[in-house]
Amino acid sequence: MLLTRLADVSREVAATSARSRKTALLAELFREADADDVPIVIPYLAGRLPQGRLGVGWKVLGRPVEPAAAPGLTVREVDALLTELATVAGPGSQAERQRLVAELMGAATADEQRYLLGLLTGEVRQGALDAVAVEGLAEATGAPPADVRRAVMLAGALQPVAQALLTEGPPALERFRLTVGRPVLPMLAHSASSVGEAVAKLDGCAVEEKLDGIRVQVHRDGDTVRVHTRTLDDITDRLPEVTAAARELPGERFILDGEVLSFGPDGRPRSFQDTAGRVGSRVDVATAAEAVPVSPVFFDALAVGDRDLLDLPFTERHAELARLVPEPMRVRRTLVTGPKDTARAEAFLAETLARGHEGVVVKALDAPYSAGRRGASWLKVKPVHTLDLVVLAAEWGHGRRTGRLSNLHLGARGPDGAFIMLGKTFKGMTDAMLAWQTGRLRELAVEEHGWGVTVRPELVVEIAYDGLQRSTRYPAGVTLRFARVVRYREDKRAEEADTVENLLAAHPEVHP
DNA sequence: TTCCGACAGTGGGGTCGCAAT
DNA sequence: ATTGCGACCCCACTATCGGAA
Repeated sequence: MLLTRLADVSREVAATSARSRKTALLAELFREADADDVPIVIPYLAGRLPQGRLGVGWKVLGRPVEPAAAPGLTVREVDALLTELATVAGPGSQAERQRLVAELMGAATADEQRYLLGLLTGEVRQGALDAVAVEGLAEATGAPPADVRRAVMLAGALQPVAQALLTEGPPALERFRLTVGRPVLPMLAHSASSVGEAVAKLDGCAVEEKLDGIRVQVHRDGDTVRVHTRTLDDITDRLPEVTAAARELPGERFILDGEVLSFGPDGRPRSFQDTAGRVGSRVDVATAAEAVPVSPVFFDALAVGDRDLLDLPFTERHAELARLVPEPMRVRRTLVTGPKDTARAEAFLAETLARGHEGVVVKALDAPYSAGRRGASWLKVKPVHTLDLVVLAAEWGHGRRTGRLSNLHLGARGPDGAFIMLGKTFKGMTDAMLAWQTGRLRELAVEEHGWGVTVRPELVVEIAYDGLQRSTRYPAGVTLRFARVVRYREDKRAEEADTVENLLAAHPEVHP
């Protein structure tokens, strides 16, 4: 199959807003693909590369290459070149990557170059990724969409399911069952603004600690233990403590879901930054483990022995978990029967925060494990802080925000009245706010740059954030975690904005 | 007809590892 | 030794479509 065909379809998919039409376009192409092209075409149309990330970013891709006059590249040729690109390493590799990218781009037409650029940067912007590809696959093969979706969750990836379906038809879906040793996409949680709201929605729930670490799925089959992240990367080798802990448990075969984090000598959790740094260390794991030891804390069981627990209610899965995993290696929890029990749930949240944790997750007791979904039956509740900050600059947006000033640079008042930048945010704005702030910030602009504008520090904006963290990037030595816009405060003057001093006082546990 | 669940998009900061300087 | 880049952790929020109620 020719690359130009994919580029055309991608453009058409991007041009239509109807999801049903996107699905139909993908389905049509899936039907056309040869068996040999399927392993390439499927991920491409879902906006990803079969090789994963290739170590090329904007630095390499930014250099313009004269496009070919006529399309001729096949998807298999592209794939072969990208496979080569993925294996380049060692001294001189950057130049070699540059050369390979130039070779590829030089063989592509302008349209194909645009499409390749999207694939290589992971920004195809066609309004269709895995979920729409799954629908398209179902439509192309006549398999029930729900069955295809489930198979993808259990396989942890679209590609093997697509391959089996397109070559063997719907009966092939039978093969994709929960298997110890093969990671499945984890269930995710929605947010709720308060424990009361969460408890009212679920009616009969467990309230569990939300630990601020790295999500892990641990598979044990006899002596073999594998540890996977939320995106199913294998991090077993970085976490010897987790392997050891899994081997200690009184079960030969299981799949557990949990969080890995580090506790300090005082028994309190270390900051997310410390835990993440440890988990990210690959080279000298022994030294890293000595400085920052980690522990797994589990909250769900997906399989025990030969039993697949996914469709059981949480109550029953938890009973299995409790049989297998002793108390300190399980998250703390309390049971709540309904809205009248809210006070107890709130008390549990307060205790959890006092112990230094992030918040709680409220989980419906009757809900199955919805692998790969952001199920409505798990609701996380975290305390939210707010500040009134001053907009110092704004950056031009991309994609659907092109032409709008989007990413705001935020400052607090310093001791001498000057404004000190604390970070940026692009989150929380409606389209109306984007339009309004673009006009208002242009009025306040003192300097235009390629990336955006710097403005007179006059506009006050209320910002919500989850906490402070250390920063080497910003002058106060701290930055806001997950900052988002709540509303503009035109009733406030910049001189009334919050100060760095007050911010630091509000988070005494963070040392800049 | 209205409501709501699921998706895609828009990027944020930190940290690590690697290659280049 | 230091710097720049890319990958991959953590993540919030809005707009939109289309099926459910």
